[in-house]
Amino acid sequence: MAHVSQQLPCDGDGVCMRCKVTPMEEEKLTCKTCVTPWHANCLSSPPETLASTLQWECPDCDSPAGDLPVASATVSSAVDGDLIAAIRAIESDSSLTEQQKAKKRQELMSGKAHSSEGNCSNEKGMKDVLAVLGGSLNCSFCMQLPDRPVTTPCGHNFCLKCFQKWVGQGKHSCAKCRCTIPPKMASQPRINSALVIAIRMAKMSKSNLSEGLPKVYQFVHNQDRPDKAFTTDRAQKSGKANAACGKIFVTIPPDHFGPIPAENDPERNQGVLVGECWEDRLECRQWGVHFPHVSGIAGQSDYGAQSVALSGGYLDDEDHGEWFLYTGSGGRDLSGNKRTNKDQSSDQKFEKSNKALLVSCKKGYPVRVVRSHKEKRSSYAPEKGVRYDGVYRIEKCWRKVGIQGFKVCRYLFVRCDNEPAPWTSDEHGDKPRPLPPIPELKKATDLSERKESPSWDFDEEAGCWKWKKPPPSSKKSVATMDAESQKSSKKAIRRAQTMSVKEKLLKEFSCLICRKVMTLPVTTPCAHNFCKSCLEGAFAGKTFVRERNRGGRTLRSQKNVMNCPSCPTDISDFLQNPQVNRELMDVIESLKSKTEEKESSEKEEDHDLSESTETSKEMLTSVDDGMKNETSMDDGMKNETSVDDGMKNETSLDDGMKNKTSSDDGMLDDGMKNETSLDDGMKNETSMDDDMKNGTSINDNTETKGKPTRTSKRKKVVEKSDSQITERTNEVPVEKRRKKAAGDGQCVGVKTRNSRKAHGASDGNVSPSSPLHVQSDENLSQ
DNA sequence: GGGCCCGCAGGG
DNA sequence: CCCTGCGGGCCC
Repeated sequence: MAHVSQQLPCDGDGVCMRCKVTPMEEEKLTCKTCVTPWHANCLSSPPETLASTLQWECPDCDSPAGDLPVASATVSSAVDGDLIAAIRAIESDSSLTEQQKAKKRQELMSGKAHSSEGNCSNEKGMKDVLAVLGGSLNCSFCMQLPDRPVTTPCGHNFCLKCFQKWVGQGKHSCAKCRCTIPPKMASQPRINSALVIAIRMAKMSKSNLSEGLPKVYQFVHNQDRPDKAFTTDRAQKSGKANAACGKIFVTIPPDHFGPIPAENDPERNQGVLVGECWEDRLECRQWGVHFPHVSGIAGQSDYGAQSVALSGGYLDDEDHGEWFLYTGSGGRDLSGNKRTNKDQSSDQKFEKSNKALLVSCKKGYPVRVVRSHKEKRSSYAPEKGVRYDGVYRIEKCWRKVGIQGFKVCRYLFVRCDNEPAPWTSDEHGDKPRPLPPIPELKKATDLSERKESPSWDFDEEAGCWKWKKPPPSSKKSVATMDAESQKSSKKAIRRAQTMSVKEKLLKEFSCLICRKVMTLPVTTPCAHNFCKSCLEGAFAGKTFVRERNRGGRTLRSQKNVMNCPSCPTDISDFLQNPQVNRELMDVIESLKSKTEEKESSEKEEDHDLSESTETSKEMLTSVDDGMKNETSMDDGMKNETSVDDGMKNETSLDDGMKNKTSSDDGMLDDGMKNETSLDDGMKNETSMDDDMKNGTSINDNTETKGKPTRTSKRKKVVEKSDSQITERTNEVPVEKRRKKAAGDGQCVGVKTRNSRKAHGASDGNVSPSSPLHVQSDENLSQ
């Protein structure tokens, strides 16, 4: 794409990219929006007055569609402009090591530069963190700490929304350095979750010093989970494909509404926290978050729906994080022994599960939401597994003609949880927000909204969401465990949880290759963080292109595919010139040094980490708190505190904190600030894609030969021993199971109790070579 | 990556 | 009892 205007800013070294000279300070103009310096003499229409200089917007930002959220603080932009120059000076000082540079940058940021921004606390360490965060990490568009941070391959961090808006205006270069943004990153930006946590930690250290457990610790990883056992021999043969459910670890009935509180979590006493992840739906089920195994909706038509899963099963779904549009179930032809089928072939109606959702809408019940990695079109979906994202309310239900041409039930879900969503760097939960505009409502039929006051609502006084009316009384009983299995699952869980919180924290900032805290972190376009050296090492010796010769003839060289060490994305382009995410690096350095400080002072006092004192005001106190919480599970008192602390957190934040947050809450933005234009733009784009896809695949008619008969069968329950349960937790060998599995493999063909017509035959050709599939440990780096 | 199977759990 | 279902493993 040729630049029509030939207007170019200064590059990273301050050299004008147009005339190639380094302009004097007074010849430089800093864009109020993207903070990029420009050479005034090379502008086709430079500002005429001094006042307009202060408010100057560069040609890139000053586009007709330019409705970027612009910070009101132009002064601080100017300050940052100087800062950037100073930082560049440090960067270009070759006499310094990277560590020294980081330190210098920190000093710079915590020094005079920010004294104009009101008085932060005088406590030195904290100031460092904040200065680093507030200074270098700010999103260049809105000048705030990035909410839902995304990272460009050139190592610059922005809010997802600001980034999308920028891209939506047709910009394909980084707003900070003008490096090209790869198309995939532009169309499918991914949240940089390490940064989410970094920002939250730093905010926590500022506003929440003496309060309890920061929410940051709620990120529990898969490997912390105990494994489940299979209940049937058949299930064992095919791994989890046909597994029976494992134990339910929480003591809620299957028709429990709302979050799962600590009192129903006898194992950990912390309840299910937002951001918890599981390997798959079965595991998610074990923690009571979403019970159905396959179905996306958990609910009863005359009672309400308790939870939904967003897994990309329906094309009409639209995910905006704090709100989303969900599609009902049904209208599909599941004959032929299918469990799912992407093709819609009849209209959906408000019955069964769809009606259950309708009830939850009318009553204003909280509905738990899990997102699955299978939802590929959403920026908010987890990368792998299933994640609990908190509770939402269904504000409206209607029907519309779906993408596939048949009527679908539609639901507007809006988040209403007391804990922050996993993708936001906000450290507090939701506030009531205005409903987003839904263009498709114009064509909606059967619209229903809530008439009565909602059962689950925001309590202004308490500053949190709570039951305003008693939750519907359960019609079901709690799954109970016998004493023996309770004991064993407890054991398994405890073992899984002995990882200290500090380890967990470090893990958040750890390189996905060396597993140590990153040095020189780089962020791939697919949002994975590595040490620069590790990443480069992983591809050492590989060339970007493959030369091909055949019989003396030189063929066209081929590009080598280089997959991200953490996911299948081809990152060969990124690897050509991976840029250190300096902003993230600064944060890590800062957190690290504080951890070390704290540690050494701790050693002098007391070695027992579980006996932390509550007095220290440093953020590392909270590390200890967390650790206590996690490791001393069997103390009598333990963590009723965690809930209280959580609450305290919320309220104190509300009190203490700023008005900024209320004005830039996601949805307010959508509703008030024309953010919709972008959203709609994006929406249209994707739905157009869908239309196109649809056009080519819709008549993929599946033959519906005979009526499929699926006779239900008695299940065979096999007692599983405890050893079997523990076996899979980690390093334990698996040879025993192989044997058993192999034995089962033989009778596969015989076992067809279903009178499935077309499929009996295929059962026979199960390959004898592979009857045993042994579950691999999820956690080894792939 | 797509298609095909099919155990299982829950609703009605 | 029958039907449904935003899974998961395997084969190609």
